[in-house]
Amino acid sequence: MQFVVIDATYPHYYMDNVLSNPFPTERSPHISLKTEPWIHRRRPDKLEGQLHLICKLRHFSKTLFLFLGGGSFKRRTSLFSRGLHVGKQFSCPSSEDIVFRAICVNLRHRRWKFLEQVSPSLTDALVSRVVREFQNSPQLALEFHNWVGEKKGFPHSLASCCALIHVLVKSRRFDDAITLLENLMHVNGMTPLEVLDGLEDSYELCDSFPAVFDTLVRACTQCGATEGAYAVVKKLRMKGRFVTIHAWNNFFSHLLKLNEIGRFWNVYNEMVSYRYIENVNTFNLVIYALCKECRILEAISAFYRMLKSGIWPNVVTFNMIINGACRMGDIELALKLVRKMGVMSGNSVSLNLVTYNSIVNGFCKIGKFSFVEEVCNDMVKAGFEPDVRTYGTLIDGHARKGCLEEALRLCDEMAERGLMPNTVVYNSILHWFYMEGDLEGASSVLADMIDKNVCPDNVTYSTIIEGLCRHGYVVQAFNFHRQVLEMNLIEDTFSHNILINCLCKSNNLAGAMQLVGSMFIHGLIPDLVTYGALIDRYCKEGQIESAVQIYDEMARLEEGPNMVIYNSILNGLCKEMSVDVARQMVDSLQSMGLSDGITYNTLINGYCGCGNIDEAFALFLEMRKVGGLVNRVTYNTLINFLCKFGCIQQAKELMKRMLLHGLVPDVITYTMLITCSAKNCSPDEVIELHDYMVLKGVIPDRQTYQAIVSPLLAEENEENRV
DNA sequence: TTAGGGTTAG
Repeated sequence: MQFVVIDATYPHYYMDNVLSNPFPTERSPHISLKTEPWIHRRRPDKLEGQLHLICKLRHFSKTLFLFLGGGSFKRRTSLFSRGLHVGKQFSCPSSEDIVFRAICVNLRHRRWKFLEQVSPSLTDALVSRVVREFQNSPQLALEFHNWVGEKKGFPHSLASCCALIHVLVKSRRFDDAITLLENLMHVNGMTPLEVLDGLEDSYELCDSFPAVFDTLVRACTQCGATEGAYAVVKKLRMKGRFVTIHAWNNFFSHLLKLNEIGRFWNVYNEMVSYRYIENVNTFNLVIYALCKECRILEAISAFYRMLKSGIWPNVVTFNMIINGACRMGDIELALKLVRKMGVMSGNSVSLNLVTYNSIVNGFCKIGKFSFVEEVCNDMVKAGFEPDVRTYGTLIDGHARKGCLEEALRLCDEMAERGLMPNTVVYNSILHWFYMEGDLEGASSVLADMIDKNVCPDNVTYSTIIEGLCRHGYVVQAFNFHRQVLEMNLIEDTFSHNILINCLCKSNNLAGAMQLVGSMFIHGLIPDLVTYGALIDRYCKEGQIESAVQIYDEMARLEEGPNMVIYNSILNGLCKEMSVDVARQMVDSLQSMGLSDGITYNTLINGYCGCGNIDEAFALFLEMRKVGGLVNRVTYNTLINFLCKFGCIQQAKELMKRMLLHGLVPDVITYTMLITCSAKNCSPDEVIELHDYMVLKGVIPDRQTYQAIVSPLLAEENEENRV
């Protein structure tokens, strides 16, 4: 049985407490209502004035004395006691208690004017206590905390912030809690572990939930504190506390966004070793990681493992695999998954806009625009209107194919539909204008972007820098880069990498190394692309030792080499006439499952370079046996070699085999064969070769055609006329 | 938690 226990020394507090909050709170469970009509009638009218007085005097002990000695006190005590049982013991409240209670009463009614008066007496402990008191009114707790910090310039302590974070998390106001946590780390300069200590110190007192630690991990990943997030997880584990699977998922997702896939697998295996139960998000992230690594079949295996674990897939699961397949160019697989989505999910999942956009992107990237149209029609029929992303994909697809006019028409169309082109759309158009060599067009795109208040981003800057370098405006590119760098607008490595590559291409390795230094100065860590460009140049210069030095430096910074770097080194070995060493390297790479089409092509090129045609063709056969490795570059390398040695018949035969394998020769094949046949064959044979290739769908190289074929055709026409 | 744009190798 509960009683209304009124501390006789503070009738005003209990009166107000009961009146404004008739239900007992967790913090004051000993107070409950028994005789409310009586209390209502007995509420003294002048209590607010008395409290006002207390605050004004500030000297609480004296005030307390005066108050206790007040003439009406004894009478009231006797009146109060009539309807009450008295609790077992009373303790004399401290001056802090008085202020605390006064704040609570007035805060509940948002009497900020009163709180202004009490503010000089605020202490860290008091603020934390008030925040905890209002755990069931998180909005008030937050308003009070903000008021303390903003209006009064009272510096928040870690303890009061943590108290509020606990309150916010308990009421599921995660975004507010994250904002506070981010402020602690960014504004107050605290480390995630210091914040963790603060949260742990107040955990029991605030009767908090483990979700508070998950929120800290989320705050860390959200503000880019990757190491901090991991340190929090580790420290909690050491102390026997655990973050939930949600926090792990958040950390995994963060790693994948950073493209740190190697680390993702390490941390994932660590989590599995702790015997966490994975949920659908965890499986989705595993599938996402596999797709990022182009391990689509393993992603599908993970999907079945997920079903076996009794976890049901959702549309995100499918979209990740479908998009992965599309990005790899395996549109057939993507479409198969789309068709089987229903069966594979027990008819619980159907396509959404993301699925359609992925398929549209897949078809755009392989240039199949008739299918793109079909997909878009299906999409609208299914009730999904194209969004900015759909248009962005279509615009980039058409521009990539060389149809900038169509891309610009689509820009107009999307604007007419009320969808404004964003930075991504502008960047794409800008990039393809530069690729087409239309620098004026690129400038007008930039002018339009500024005119329409579309904010440029790091992609815009690197596109401009690359565009300028590509067309020989290297000085302008460097000047522009310097300007944006001085304005602290550069946040990623792209623009530095582009300039480093530009310097490497012009064999200015000293300049490239200087730029690497500039990266460090600006807080940018050189990445695999940076090292790749340097290693490639050193290899091409025959300075294998310097390349190895860079490689070691890269390994020291814990960056594992990728296929680009392996292939650059391989190319360096081939150029150094160390083809045997190169072959050994390929064997080692193969044994580690690390070889791709470019590895083989590089080695074939190496064999051709040293005249070892037998080995080159043996490798070609090996590639065909493995399957999926032979491409246009393989044929072009071999055709180039045959042409150099005047073996035009064999070169033509190889071109025909290329066609038989479904590979259409490109401008390089055309140029090599026409140039070689012009030297070794009759004019009729050259024209015949040209006609044959054009009939087979080869697009002739304009310069070669004008220089060789066109004059021969003119001659032939002349002869016919004679 | 998933979809569009920019950098390195043959």
